[in-house]
Amino acid sequence: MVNGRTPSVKDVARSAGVSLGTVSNVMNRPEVVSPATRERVERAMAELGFVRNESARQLRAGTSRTLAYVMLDGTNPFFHDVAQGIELAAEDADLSLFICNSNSRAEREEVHVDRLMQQRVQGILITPVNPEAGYLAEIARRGIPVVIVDRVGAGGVFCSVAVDDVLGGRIAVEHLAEQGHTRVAVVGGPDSIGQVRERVQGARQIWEELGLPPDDLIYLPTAALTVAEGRSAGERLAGIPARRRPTAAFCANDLLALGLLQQSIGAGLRVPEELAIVGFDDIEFAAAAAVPLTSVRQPRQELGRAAAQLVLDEATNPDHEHQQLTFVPELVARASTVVRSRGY
Amino acid sequence: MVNGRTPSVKDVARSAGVSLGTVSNVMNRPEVVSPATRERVERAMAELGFVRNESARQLRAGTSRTLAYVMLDGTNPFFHDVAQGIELAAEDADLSLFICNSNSRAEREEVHVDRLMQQRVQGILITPVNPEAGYLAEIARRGIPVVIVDRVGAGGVFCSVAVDDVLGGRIAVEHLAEQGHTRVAVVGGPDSIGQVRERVQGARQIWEELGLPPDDLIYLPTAALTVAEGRSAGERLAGIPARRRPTAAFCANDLLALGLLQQSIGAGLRVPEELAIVGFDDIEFAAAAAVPLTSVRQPRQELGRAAAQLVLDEATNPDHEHQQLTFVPELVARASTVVRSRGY
DNA sequence: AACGTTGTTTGAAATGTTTCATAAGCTGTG
DNA sequence: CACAGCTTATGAAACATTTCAAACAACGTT
Repeated sequence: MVNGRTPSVKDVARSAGVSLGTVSNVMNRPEVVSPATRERVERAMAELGFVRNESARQLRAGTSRTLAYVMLDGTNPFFHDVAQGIELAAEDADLSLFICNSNSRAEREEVHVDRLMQQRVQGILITPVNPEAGYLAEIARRGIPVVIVDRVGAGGVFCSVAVDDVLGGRIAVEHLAEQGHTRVAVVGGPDSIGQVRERVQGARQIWEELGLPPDDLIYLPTAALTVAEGRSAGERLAGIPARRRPTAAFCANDLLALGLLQQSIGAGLRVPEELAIVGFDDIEFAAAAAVPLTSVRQPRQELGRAAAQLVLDEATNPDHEHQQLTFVPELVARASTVVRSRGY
Repeated sequence: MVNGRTPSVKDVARSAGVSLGTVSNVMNRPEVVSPATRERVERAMAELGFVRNESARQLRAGTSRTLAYVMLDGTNPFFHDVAQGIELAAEDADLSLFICNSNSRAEREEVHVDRLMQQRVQGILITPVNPEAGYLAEIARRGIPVVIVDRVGAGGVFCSVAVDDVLGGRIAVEHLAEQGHTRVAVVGGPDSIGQVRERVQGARQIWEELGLPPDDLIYLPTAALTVAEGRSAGERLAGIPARRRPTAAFCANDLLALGLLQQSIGAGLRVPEELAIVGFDDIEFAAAAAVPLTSVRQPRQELGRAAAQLVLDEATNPDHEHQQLTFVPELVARASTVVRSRGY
């Protein structure tokens, strides 16, 4: 430390008896400097406790070393798994990952994105509150790579990585139908969330194709995708007269399903005999529930990893083309829908 | 956009017909510039799509606008709740929060911290793999505010915020003893994790004070604090001959407890009648488990918030004094230990 | 002895802001 | 009209790096 100030390359140069440029070379192109001087410079750095100033580096070099992910809901483990996938890809590319959380608030999201642009991050991965928001396209047009995660971007101005949510809804309900259920509840909401709309839509589609009466697919709206809302849906479900009551429920995500599961068991229902439950996402806690939860699996880490690769391609490859990647979801059948637990 | 390059203050100044300094004033001291010119400058900014370059700002101003949290384990919701608390405090102080994840790997942690120092973040909050690691003290000595979260920092060179883990272990086991259990398993590990050591120590302490035979407190070591390890502990527990088998278990965290709970129920045990279970942390999923989990609550968000406040104080208050804040944990009794569910 | 080659080091310019001392315009006062 | 006192605007310096053309040194070839 040089009299309180944190030491700069200049201090290192003086202390090692070389020029500024040489110190820079030691950091960025060590192969061009002779072993002897390199040694000397490195010793000086260690001695002074030199820490390179990233702001100055970035300002001059014009390139940052960070990626950013703006996640939609920090309370949902699903997004952390996605983030983990991004982190792994970032680590491979020797970049840092800046994780922000919009908590489903559009204003907060915009504040975060704004700051990220000021930081000149290499690219922005985002699960937006509203993928149609014009300002996202605006950013992409400015030349900053943007990848939409878990939603399909509007108008092809950016890359996106998502799972086919309609298909997910289909296979969930098809599975329930196969188990012999003819009255099924669909639990999810609010409607403003695109994922919810599509999953519900998939459920309706297959229900119709199977020739089942539309009135026997009962939609139970929720105010959010949380465990608490799942419990509340359970109470409403219990309130339906036994004759009309569904024997199975498809929940728009696992948090809802876990809430519903808990409420039902607490109320003395046997799962799956009296109520079968399917969730969506297949978060880790799904398998760990007391009655392991059948769920529609999304390749969570894979989603993140793929998104990171797209953003990196866009950032570095001059003839990058925008892509809309769609992954295929997959049903993971567990005890919450299958009566005799086969080998689980 | 100015011929491909992203526009700078200089471009804005030219376009608005004012000097560099005036543009800067519009951004930083709007009150000193006349409404008319301010208007003109702002219009020019919007027109060109100007985005302030944070690197340059930081380089010149010498002060960054970000805080960082290096979390220990991204798969544990506990840390996300802590992060959420930090985020809220950061938002209040108009700072960004940079979240990193060491995944319990010391090398990765060091890489992250190194980068954060290069970024000149205002302060580093960290739940370290090893709180004794010399390099942390080294950083603090350099004048960068460091706050240890969920552990007590060594040697008083930094602030720390933690919960009294020994006390937590005590109240958990005391609760089990009160319920009449006289053979109790303590599930946790690895021993390298300080939190685990102290919780186990608390359990042993109170067991001895209650005058119960040491051999009836059975330690079941685990390789990690995960759901899977909890399940495996459950299998080992089941393998103990019935006469010697514990009737209750205290798990060093909720993930273990959830795994143990699931395994036990799956194996046909009734909880809490045949096996009572207490966890630690009181994560959200604890309450949502099929048999709601009794747990030792840590004030998770509060922990984060307090840590952020300490780091900010250290960063801004010249006569800051290091503090070791300790929060008191609290038992939340639920159905996994209490036979008749009183009002839950 | 002159020359080219190769490997190493240097010095100055450039990056986009903020800051601060100074200048320029006004307005009202003696 | 001169001058003080404001309010606003300006221009240059400073921040810590990287980059790159140019200088230098050492050495073997012709």
